[in-house]
Amino acid sequence: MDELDSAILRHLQRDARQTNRDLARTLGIAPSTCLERIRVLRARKVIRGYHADVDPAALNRHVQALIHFQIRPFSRAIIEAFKAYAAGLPEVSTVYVVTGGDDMIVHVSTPSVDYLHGFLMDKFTERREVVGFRTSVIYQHTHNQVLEPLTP
Amino acid sequence: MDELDSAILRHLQRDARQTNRDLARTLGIAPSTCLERIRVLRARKVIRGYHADVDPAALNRHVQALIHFQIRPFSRAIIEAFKAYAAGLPEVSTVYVVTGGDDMIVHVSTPSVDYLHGFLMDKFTERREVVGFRTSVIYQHTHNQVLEPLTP
DNA sequence: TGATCGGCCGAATTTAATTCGATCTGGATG
DNA sequence: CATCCAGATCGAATTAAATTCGGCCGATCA
Repeated sequence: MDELDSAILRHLQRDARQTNRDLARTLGIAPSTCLERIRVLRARKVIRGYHADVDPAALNRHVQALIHFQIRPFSRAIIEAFKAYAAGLPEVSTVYVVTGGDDMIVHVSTPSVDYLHGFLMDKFTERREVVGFRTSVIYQHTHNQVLEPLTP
Repeated sequence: MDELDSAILRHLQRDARQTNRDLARTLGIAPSTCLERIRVLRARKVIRGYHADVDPAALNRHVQALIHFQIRPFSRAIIEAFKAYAAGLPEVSTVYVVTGGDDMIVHVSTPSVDYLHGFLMDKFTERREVVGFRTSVIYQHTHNQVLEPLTP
């Protein structure tokens, strides 16, 4: 992980579909060198994949929310099961298992507020391990696509 | 946005670097047709970009957390300013502006718990608009890379 | 100093992206 | 019901990129 690797990661986080030639030219190295570096980064699982970023609105997901769950009893099996259940719902994009007042925070995106309400009622209120949840509707969210290495 | 567009989005969300030829063959269409569909999806901003997914641990980000902020006074200008400030910090990957008990939720990733503590003390406690914040350390998080269109 | 190794380079080859004219399809219209 | 039209699709030809691989360079160590 030298400066060249960092630069490659920086550029591929920003635009994963630029050609290897362009990237190599930007970095001032040969295309074959660049290709080999990327191959190693993938083999080492530093690069986990390449994903298209799709506008949620185009997928009829106009309302997003964070749902804060309290789960009881708090055991590994229960947490794992609930996490798997939530992650399998098509409305759910991210599941966080966390410390603090809540046990799990789930990011969902739905067509409308009505849909969100029905979704929460149908999918979560009946589950025994859910002793409570709170909904935070998301007004805005900004995502930092490019993460730099941090120095300790 | 017919079924073919949805299929293209599904495949590009999963793997944005498969070749156009492979994608076309998977979908049973000509490469030129597939290319044109993708061109239109990009022009319509349905596809917003392509990003490499990099392992945070490889960037020395071993500890992640969600920070829940309460901001006062609660005005557009204050919220916007704080959002811009938070989003500009390299440790921050996502900023959510939300309804509910908290005003903003910020996803951060840092090298260690010590770093996280110092970061929070240095970057947030001194800001006047921050009247309080709570930290939820993230034990696990699963991300659903492929979002399907929802029917209302 | 000389040997060795790992990484880098660049030319050659293979493969893919892109372009564009021809063809097809489905819907509107007389 | 036949015709027309517009938009989408196709496939061959061209352009450009990915990939391979043998050789070179520079750092390291005996």
